Amino acid sequence: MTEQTFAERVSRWYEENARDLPWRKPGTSPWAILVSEVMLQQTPVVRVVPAWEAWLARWPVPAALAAESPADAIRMWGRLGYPRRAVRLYECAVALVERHAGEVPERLDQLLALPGVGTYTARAVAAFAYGQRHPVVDTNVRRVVARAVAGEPDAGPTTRPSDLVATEELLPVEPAAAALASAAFMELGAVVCTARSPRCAVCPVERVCAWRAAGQQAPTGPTRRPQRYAGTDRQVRGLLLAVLREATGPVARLRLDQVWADDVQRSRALAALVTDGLVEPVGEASYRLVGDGPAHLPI
DNA sequence: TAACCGTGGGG
DNA sequence: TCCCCAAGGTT
Repeated sequence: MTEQTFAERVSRWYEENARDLPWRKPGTSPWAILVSEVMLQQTPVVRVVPAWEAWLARWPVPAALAAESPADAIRMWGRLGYPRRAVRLYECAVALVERHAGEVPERLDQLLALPGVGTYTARAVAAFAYGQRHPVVDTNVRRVVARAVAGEPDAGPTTRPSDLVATEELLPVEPAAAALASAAFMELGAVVCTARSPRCAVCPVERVCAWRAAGQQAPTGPTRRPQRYAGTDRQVRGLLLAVLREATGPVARLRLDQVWADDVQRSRALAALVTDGLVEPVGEASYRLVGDGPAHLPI
């Protein structure tokens, strides 16, 4: 009996222990999978689940979202964070209708050309929606590979081409098995090989883990630069957007002025929201979410 | 490339 | 309490 490969070990564990996440149900559409991947960018699974279900119930196909406005997308996004992703998803729906007959393309280069779709998301859709063989490298996979294969306590701060190569080398040849292995690597990193308190006692590759073998040296420090929030423009943007999200239609500038005392910073944040396509001025002294008005009349 | 882009929960 | 972290992308 030949020894199991790393991918086989993790895949077998995955088949027995995978979380029951709704977008993993057989028959989930490529669009639904794309939506899940965008929502999961920097937002924890538990908060994505209900938002994903509501989003797909309202917009089951790209054309349904494309027919509405960025404002609708921003409201539906709720408090998932980084609301630019909602606008990108709207733009994505428009692009799918205009360029791909309302479908999610299968080709990696076409996926990469979509708004808000980068190295990770494009490969995740190609693998999980279409069963293609691509390295799907997110923060979990980088950590798993860094530890189990390279013997390092943590991955580097950013995804590099070498990360894709290292992961690709672990994938089975057969595409469906490769896609399964990618999901399994991610799951292992999310549930067992976590950043702070890895649960090595229940790890399926504990006995072949290079990090374990090397004495499991502790992580040296934060993987990424510390992200402050309190007092930053990001906090002010969040406060402004929360007001606009709750409102229906335009909000007076005077009302927005009350969310933050510092005039300079508040104005800068509001201007940035306009630049980023989240907010637009209405008349002389009001603002609204982009497109937050009566639907366009047919020409 | 490093900084920027929200929000909330857990240790 | 505070800090870290979470299926990244864009500039």
